[in-house]
Amino acid sequence: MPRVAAARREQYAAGRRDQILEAALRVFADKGFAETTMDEVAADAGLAKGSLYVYFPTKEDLLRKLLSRFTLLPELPQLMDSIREMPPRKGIPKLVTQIWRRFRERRELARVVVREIHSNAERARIFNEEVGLRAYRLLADYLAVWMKRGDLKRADPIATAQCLFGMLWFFLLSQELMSGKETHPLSDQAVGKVVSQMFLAGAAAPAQLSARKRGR
Amino acid sequence: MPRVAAARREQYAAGRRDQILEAALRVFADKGFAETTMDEVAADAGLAKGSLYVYFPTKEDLLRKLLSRFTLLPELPQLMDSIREMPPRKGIPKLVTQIWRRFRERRELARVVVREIHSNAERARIFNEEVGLRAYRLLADYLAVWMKRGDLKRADPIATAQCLFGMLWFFLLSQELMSGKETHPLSDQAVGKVVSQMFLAGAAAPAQLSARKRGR
Amino acid sequence: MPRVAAARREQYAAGRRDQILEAALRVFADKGFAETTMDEVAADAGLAKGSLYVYFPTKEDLLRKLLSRFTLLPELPQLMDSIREMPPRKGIPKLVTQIWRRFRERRELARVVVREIHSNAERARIFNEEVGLRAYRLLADYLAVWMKRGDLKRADPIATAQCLFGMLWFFLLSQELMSGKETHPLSDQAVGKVVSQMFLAGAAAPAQLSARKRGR
Amino acid sequence: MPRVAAARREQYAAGRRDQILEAALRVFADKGFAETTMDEVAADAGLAKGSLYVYFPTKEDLLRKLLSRFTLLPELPQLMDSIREMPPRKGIPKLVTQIWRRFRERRELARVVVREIHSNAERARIFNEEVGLRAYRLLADYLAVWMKRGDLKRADPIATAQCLFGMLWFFLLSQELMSGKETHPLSDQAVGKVVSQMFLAGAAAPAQLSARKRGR
DNA sequence: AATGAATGAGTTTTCATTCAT
DNA sequence: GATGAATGAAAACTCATTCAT
Repeated sequence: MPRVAAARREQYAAGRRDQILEAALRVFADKGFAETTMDEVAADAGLAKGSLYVYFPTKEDLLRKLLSRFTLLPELPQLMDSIREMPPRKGIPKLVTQIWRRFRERRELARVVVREIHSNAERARIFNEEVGLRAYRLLADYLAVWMKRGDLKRADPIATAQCLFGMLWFFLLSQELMSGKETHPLSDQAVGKVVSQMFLAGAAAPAQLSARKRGR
Repeated sequence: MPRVAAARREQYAAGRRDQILEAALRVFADKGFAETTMDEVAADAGLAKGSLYVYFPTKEDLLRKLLSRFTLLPELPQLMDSIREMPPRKGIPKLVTQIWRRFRERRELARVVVREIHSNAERARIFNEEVGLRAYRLLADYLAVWMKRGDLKRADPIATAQCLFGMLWFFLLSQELMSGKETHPLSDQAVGKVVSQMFLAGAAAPAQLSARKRGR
Repeated sequence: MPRVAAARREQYAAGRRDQILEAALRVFADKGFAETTMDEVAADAGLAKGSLYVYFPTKEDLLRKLLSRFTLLPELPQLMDSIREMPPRKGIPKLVTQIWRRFRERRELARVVVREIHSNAERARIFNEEVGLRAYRLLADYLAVWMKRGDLKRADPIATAQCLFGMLWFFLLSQELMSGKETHPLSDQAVGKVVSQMFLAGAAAPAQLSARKRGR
Repeated sequence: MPRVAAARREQYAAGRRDQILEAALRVFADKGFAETTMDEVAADAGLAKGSLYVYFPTKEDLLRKLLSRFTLLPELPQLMDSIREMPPRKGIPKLVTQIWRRFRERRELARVVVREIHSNAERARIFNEEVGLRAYRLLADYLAVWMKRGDLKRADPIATAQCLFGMLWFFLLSQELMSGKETHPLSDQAVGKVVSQMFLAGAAAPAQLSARKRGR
């Protein structure tokens, strides 16, 4: 077999896989995994039902691939790089704003994640390790640096990072996925501000505060 | 029909309902609602499948009753009463410790809630209004009081409350429901401390800080 | 649970199982296992498709149970007992006649057996051990006795038994299952006679022949 | 079109057809016709699935061609010729040995034949007439000659022939296709001997026996 | 009230066949 | 001719719900 043809074929197959995964994301987000039939996925993807099975051996496999392919924050590494040299007082608000924007854009995926991850212990474990832990570590590395430099209180950096993600995740759940917008709407600015303030003032070293005070 | 007999019968029926709901909670937490069969619920409850239908007309109804019967924080009102007169510096750590203990005790219910709430937009809305909003308001009332008294920064009290719940909820998810205990274990004290500190320092009015400083 | 009720229920279930197995035998014999749908089995049994799955977990299991439940010669042990004391010259013709009658009565089962046994190595092994070998041994025991007594030539009794079954099985295949009746019909008497003669004269000890001769 | 090119093309196509038929024989023998997919045939043949359909319009057609192309005993006519002039006492053991060798060599085909022939009444009829009956007649002709010459008992020559094929066929089934080799193994010599003896002594004219006796 | 056998609509999965390249 | 992606009809299997006992 000529290598070129094989490569082209693989490229084509990858496109198909994406097409199916995107359709699956839409319909799973809408109705939930168990409540969605393969017919519906196929219809949304514009393919015949049988074609799904050419690319994914089972429905469960389709979900698994979906959860591992679409990451909630694929650009987190770059984001962290871009604020690496900023002190938290400037970096955290920027980070919070960016993460919040991405979370909102991907609320459909978030809906699938929040639902499916907890229906199966194995799925939850994989997600925690492959997605969660990585994100915590990226942020924790940044925090650890600024803890050393004295801009942040010394504390468990992973746990501190989880506080930040926790607040943002919770606002995503309540505002975007649970009709919180109707009962207590918050603008993007408001979310960014409340989270940044809560995190920053909390993590800021008292030394700095007094320093500023003294500086008056 | 003698009233006594009717009352006894109702008591008996209530017992049966509980028996079934508890079984449902166990198996739904383990495998998820859609992946669990009524046979499994019946087996766990020690009843015949048909008996479930004597007490709950449909499987969906069983879930609904489950979600409304078992509340994640039924004792929140009393909890708030007990700290009403404590300033945040003392009240918040106590509150955090208590909520965290309840969350952990009810992680099975949490697993069901987190999953099922998002599989249906209507359910999510109802949950947000009947459970979420009530909890936020209870805490927000407390926060508003102490904002007025100058112990806390003035800010949206609902959003501020959501920050606290957000952190606790996220630690519940990651530590208890997603094998976070294996990848980055945190003791109950550690969770309580990191959340209280983050919240308190973040929400504390600068005035108080300076006041305390001045007072020295 | 009262033991009586459980026993009665088991009896009832056994009846259902038989009902389904008999239907399966009919339709499998007619169209072959792979070509038959569970709908057809259900229709023939007068039950709903789902009911089949109450009693047999898979289609393959239904076939397996069918092959091991319906034996081609369940009465072979009694048959062998009934001729135990007859010398082969009298016993073999009787045996041949009886086996042939049973074979013909059960040609539907034979058709299923002959088809399905060879489509799967595991099935074939099980059948050989559970059905074939047992039958060979029963006949071989009888033959071994009369070999010792000098009425039959000394030879491998199992192989000798297989010769007898081989001839009868082949006549069953060709006469009953392959329209041999149209191309070269043989009466039951003719089959019995040719097989008995072939077997007897072949297995008869030369000593006996000469003895008979001498006796003239 | 030049005749040469057409001939070359046909030769090429014939090669392809063989390639596919041989692959089909292997996989059908292994898993049975219905349980085998065209993908598996293609993979075994080293071709793409679509290519099979260039040469065989349907899967069923592939089976038909397979059954008619590969005969179990294509060399039976020559074999009969070679023993024509031998008396049964010499000819039958030679014939038995030769048939047994061929049967064993083609046990894969036998496995397919034995299974597929019985899954359809029409197929069974055709096979009986085109393969079975021809074989019986070839042997029966030989037997009839030696019956006339007094070396064999007078009897239905077709039925007598079927006895011989029956025994050999049955040993093929049990030894080669049903793991009989594990439960009661027989050497080629043993099979040849037991079948020849059974047939010969059984078919030998008593007159000859007494003649031989007398002759001593 | 309690049971569990029976049901059948609904779902996943398979795979022979087609056809554009 | 050769390919293999796409198809969709058909089949196995599931399970919430019903109902006679």
